[in-house]
Amino acid sequence: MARRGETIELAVLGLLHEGPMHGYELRKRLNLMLGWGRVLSYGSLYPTLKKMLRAGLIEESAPTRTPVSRRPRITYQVTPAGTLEFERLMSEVGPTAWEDDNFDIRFAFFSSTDMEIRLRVLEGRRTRLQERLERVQGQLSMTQKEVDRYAAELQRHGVESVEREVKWLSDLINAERGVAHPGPHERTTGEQHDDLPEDQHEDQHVPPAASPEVPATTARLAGPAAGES
Amino acid sequence: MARRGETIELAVLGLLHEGPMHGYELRKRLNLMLGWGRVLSYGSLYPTLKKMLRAGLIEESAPTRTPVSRRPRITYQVTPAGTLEFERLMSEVGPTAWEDDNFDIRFAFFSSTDMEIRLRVLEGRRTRLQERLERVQGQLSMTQKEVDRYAAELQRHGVESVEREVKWLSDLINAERGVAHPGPHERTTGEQHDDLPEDQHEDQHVPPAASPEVPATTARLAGPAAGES
DNA sequence: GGCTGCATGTAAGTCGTTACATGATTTA
DNA sequence: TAAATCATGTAACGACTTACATGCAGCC
Repeated sequence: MARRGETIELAVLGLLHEGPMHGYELRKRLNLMLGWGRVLSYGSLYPTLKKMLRAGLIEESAPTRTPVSRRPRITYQVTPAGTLEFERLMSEVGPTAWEDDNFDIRFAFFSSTDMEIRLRVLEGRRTRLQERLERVQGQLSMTQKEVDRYAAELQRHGVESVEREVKWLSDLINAERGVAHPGPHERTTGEQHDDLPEDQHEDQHVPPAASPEVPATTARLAGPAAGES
Repeated sequence: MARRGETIELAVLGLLHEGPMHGYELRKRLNLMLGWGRVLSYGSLYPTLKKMLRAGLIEESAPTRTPVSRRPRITYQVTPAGTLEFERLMSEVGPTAWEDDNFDIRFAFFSSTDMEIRLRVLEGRRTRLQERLERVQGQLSMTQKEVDRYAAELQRHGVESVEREVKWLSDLINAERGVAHPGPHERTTGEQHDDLPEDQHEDQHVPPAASPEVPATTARLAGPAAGES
């Protein structure tokens, strides 16, 4: 149960919550969303859509009357059952949630869960990465002798990347907790001050600007936990 | 031809060039080598070994007389044909060489090729990553409106990671070219000066120390292109 | 009148993992 | 003597990808 492959399902459900979409568009959005490496193929997406249709998680919506009648395309939307399933998947806090392949898509839809879940997933992933680091560094110190220059450089770069990822997660965790920064200033919550008078037309998503001492990620995602539906 | 799956084959051939090994050990070394995410399973390794044995790329070596007779374990070593195949694979400069899954293992054995190949692979990979960046950033600027905070942060982090990777590759390319640094000093090749009188017992691998202005990667891998067999 | 982009699908194949099965050897 | 680690394998399955097949629509 729930090994992988629910990844696509989750992604589809999440994307369809932003409005009805057809397969082709879904694929484009998906590739953009987690396009780092993998590019989802039609041979993978369409069967999944069929499966989800049969399972009653999604349904065909009225044949979207775009101005001119384009080629008949099948537009899908989520059913109540689909919404339920989405929420169930997003509430998972076990290892599946922070596995390499699952984490990204989960994170992308983080706005749909509450802070508690988010924290657990973020911390779970961080712990996982730290375990990896320790394991590799442990073995590294043992065999450190006869390593090739390039192999060593690859190793070093790998460690550095994971360390950076851990840092990123830590910043996110702090941001979730509302910890602006651990500095002396004691800024508990983000009150927006009106320098940087950027456009504030409809900013559901744009977090309030923060002072420059605050770590970048915190500055971007902090604020009074807005974003819940 | 040569899609993937030659990845394991290449890795095995490369590792066995450091001396005979049995499956179990091979797996450990492999997991350590490219253990960032994937952990190679036995169900994958052993059949590959059998296949390579049948293909004549490797052969069982004399049952390694370790002091006490352990459980009978099959130790493999490369055949001349295997060496040839290894060299052929390492000489590939096409896309297969810089694909996500292949690049790492290729890089780990870079010492076995000459600079020309290394440069082509490094540049190929860099170009590939830059294409990805451009594509994503292009699409990003188009749809930049209605993006969720978390989705946006994921995007940002992804871009940053890839940019960092590109930087890493650029440093490596410069190091290959013998470019110490683009500064005013005009240090063409690395002559080692005798401050830092560390142990120099058998340093096939340890590059000479360089001045602190030199980018880290360059400092680590530069030097008079030693390492070829 | 052909090419490119939109749009949907299917069949076959690849690559690898999980889970299972087995057994020796060292260590607590 | 039980557990962990070493060591080798196989069968079944999973999750994709590739390659193929089809067809409309707009542009040059």
